[in-house]
Amino acid sequence: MPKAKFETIYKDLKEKIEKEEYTFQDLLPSENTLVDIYSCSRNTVRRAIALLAEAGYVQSQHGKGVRVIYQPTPQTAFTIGGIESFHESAIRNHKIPFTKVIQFAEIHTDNRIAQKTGFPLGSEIYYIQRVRYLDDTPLIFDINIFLKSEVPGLTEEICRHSIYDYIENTLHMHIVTSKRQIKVQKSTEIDEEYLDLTDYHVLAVVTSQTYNANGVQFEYTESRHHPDYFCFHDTATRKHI
Amino acid sequence: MPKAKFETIYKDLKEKIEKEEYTFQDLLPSENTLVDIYSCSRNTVRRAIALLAEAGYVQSQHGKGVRVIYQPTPQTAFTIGGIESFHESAIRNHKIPFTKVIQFAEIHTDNRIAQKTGFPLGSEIYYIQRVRYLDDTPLIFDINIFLKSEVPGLTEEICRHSIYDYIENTLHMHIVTSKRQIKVQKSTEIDEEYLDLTDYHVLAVVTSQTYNANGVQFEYTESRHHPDYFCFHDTATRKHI
DNA sequence: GCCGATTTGTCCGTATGTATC
DNA sequence: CGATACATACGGACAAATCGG
Repeated sequence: MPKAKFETIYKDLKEKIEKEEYTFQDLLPSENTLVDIYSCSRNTVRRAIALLAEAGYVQSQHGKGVRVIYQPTPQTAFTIGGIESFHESAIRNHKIPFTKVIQFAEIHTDNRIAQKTGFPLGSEIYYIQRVRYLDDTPLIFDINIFLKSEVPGLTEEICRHSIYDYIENTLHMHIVTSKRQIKVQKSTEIDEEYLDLTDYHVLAVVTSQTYNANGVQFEYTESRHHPDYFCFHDTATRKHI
Repeated sequence: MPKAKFETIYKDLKEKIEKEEYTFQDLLPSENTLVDIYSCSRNTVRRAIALLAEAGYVQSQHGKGVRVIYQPTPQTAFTIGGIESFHESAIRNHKIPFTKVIQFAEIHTDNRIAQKTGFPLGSEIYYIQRVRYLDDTPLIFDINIFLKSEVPGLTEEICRHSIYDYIENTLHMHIVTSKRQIKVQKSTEIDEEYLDLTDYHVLAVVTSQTYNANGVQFEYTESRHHPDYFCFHDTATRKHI
């Protein structure tokens, strides 16, 4: 729910672009015109435009205007991008998600896990393994490690549904920053057991470290994706600094 | 070269964080203190902080301060992220780049290419295939397609070095936005011929569509990465809109 | 639990610079 | 050249979160 004015304007313009009210290669109304439309200051309009640019919807051109560079994508594969839970992605892609919990353990970090996750040695953690299905096809083998001190009260039942939903709506913790890495790795026995990899023997592996609003890293996750259904997308802007 | 004040402040703070003058989990000086340090307005400080947050260096906390969440990474693999040319990445990773041009052709888009690239049917294009080496190891098979109208005068010689360098420093074109997609694909014969894939039969494929300052898509690129040396990283921030 | 100081978040109005047409 | 458009920067106001006394 946007309450800030600039978020409302962002959302409104974004919808207009998606509905092709402003279409590809059009110029948006000038900033001063938008000031009149939304009765706000130019700064506020500019914040909204900055968000649109970051999301790859528009591009500002000095002296000319703000050009729309959004083109509707042919919703095919299951795409990821941004910080999004599996459930959220599934809904956005119009698919039915299902989660099977393979392991749910409460343990302490040993040397290997501390190294890998960046959590202090000996921290209390939840160690979770899950298989994610979309329309009955196993897509992802997920390994989630949560700091128990930051995410208390996690249960196997919650893991069957959405952990992010629990974190945000029950614990009221704000997820802010996520650092991600994408690699290609050879499959392990456990990958082969749960994902139907056929003649592939590799996976796309997304590891992420997520920080909450207190700047504490509370999560380390390794998402091991079936190569056929892995599609990551993002929009980058060139910084001249 | 930063000339804008907020870019200078950004760069300065970034360097201080990288040199661990401000270290992980520290709070930066308050915005009002930074206003005094850099003798500028609070808005300007806040823009610099916004850039740092976007780059995953800091995270603001309402009522508390701005927390440093940067941790030095062990420069191991060849990492990509942001909009960066192969040459720039190589230098950042302290490696020696080498490029072999396999094909350099001036053709028109046919149906298949028009579909794939998003260029109009019949456009004049440069079609380029290159193999990228790092310290004598072939890492990437690159297919670049450039709109001739936007990138005139491209030669095989330029392709052996840096096309981006030519675009930005000779043509003075500004690269702004890039939309990327990462997938895993089975290798083709030509991949096997030029990359030493051993027992892998897949690659990490990064396709990107790049727009210049006029909002015109001038490039379509398919970078086919050897799985062992592929590492993509980024920092995402959760939007609550 | 309240209050006040500090800190970040949002928003406004204005001035000036610079690119495009 | 002037009009229009975006870019940068300043200063001020108030809101909201945090923390210490």
